[in-house]
Amino acid sequence: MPRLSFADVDCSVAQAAQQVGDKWSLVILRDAFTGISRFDEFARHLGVATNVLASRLHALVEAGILYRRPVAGDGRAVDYKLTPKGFELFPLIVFLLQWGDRWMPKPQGERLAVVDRQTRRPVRPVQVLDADGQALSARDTRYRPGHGGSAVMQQLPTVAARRHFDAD
Amino acid sequence: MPRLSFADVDCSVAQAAQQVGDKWSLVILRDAFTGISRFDEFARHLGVATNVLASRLHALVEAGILYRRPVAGDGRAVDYKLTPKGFELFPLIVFLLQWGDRWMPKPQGERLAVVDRQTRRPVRPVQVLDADGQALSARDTRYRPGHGGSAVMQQLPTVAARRHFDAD
DNA sequence: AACCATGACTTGCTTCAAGCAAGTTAAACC
DNA sequence: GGTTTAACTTGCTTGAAGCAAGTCATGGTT
Repeated sequence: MPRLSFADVDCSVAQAAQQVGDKWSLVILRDAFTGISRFDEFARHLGVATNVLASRLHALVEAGILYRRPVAGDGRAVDYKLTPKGFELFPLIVFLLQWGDRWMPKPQGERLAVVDRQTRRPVRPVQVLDADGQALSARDTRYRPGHGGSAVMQQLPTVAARRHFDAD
Repeated sequence: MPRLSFADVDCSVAQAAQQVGDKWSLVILRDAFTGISRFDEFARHLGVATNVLASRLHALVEAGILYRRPVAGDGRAVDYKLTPKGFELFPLIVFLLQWGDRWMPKPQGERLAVVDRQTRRPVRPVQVLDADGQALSARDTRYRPGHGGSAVMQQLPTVAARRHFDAD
């Protein structure tokens, strides 16, 4: 639970960071994508304190990323599963996995690969693509206010004007 | 600075989350991608306390995501710029921007779009693609230990075995 | 040369969240 | 009906986030 809330800040990145930008939420989501859905499973697998886990799960439910549902047939058990909003965080988790493998490799090499369920072939690196499907780096893009872009975001320097990436 | 370190945990997602998985780091990176590189610029634009900013910048430099370089010609000024490792976080920032826009839209609509610098066309949504370039959802994939995958990760339930996404 | 301004921080203090251990409650199992 | 299991909560301690103010070297101005 962060002190200063970004909730009213008019920037999508900040708002997204507010909801998923913390260590525990990210690993909870990782586990959710591997099929873990029960309080105890999360607790054991993550080694997180149960009060912290409870507060994180509540926050994720509040944010509409997970939903909480009692398990039919067992009055005690509760499932925490991904909503559509949470489900669409898949690229985020895959990206972190790939980036972590690439830049913080362990001696034994790649630890876990995401593969196509049918073909068993690894997925491509998660990238930013242009309208034609060509990969773009940060150098190849600029930011532009959308329709109704706010004053706050328009204060951002435009990338093209500063050419900061080429200026090293 | 998190209490419990994930640094020795054998999971790329956890290790990546350790380095970029917090609110301030993410918005610092967002600003870095828009060309901001100076301590004061970050401080003013983010509204972050300077001691917190200093500790975050140091952590990002420690992690090899930013590098710190005195500005030639001004003995006071220092630039914090993206290293190659940090530069490759671009898809992460773009994804958060898109996901935030999609799931937490503001009345005035899309706030900031990432466009191809040449064509001015918006980039595609960041997705997970298979080897042929087809988009995959979490349902279409499974995780497989890479060469030398560790015991820890092999404890994860396999997605295929549990069919948790279809079991709702 | 003296003065103020700027840039990049650090220090001290307060508040709140993370983390640990233990306890609670209700349902299930035996 | 006693034990186990599942999902938490409570109390307490430690540490990080946040605010305000101060430091210190450089650079620009008169």
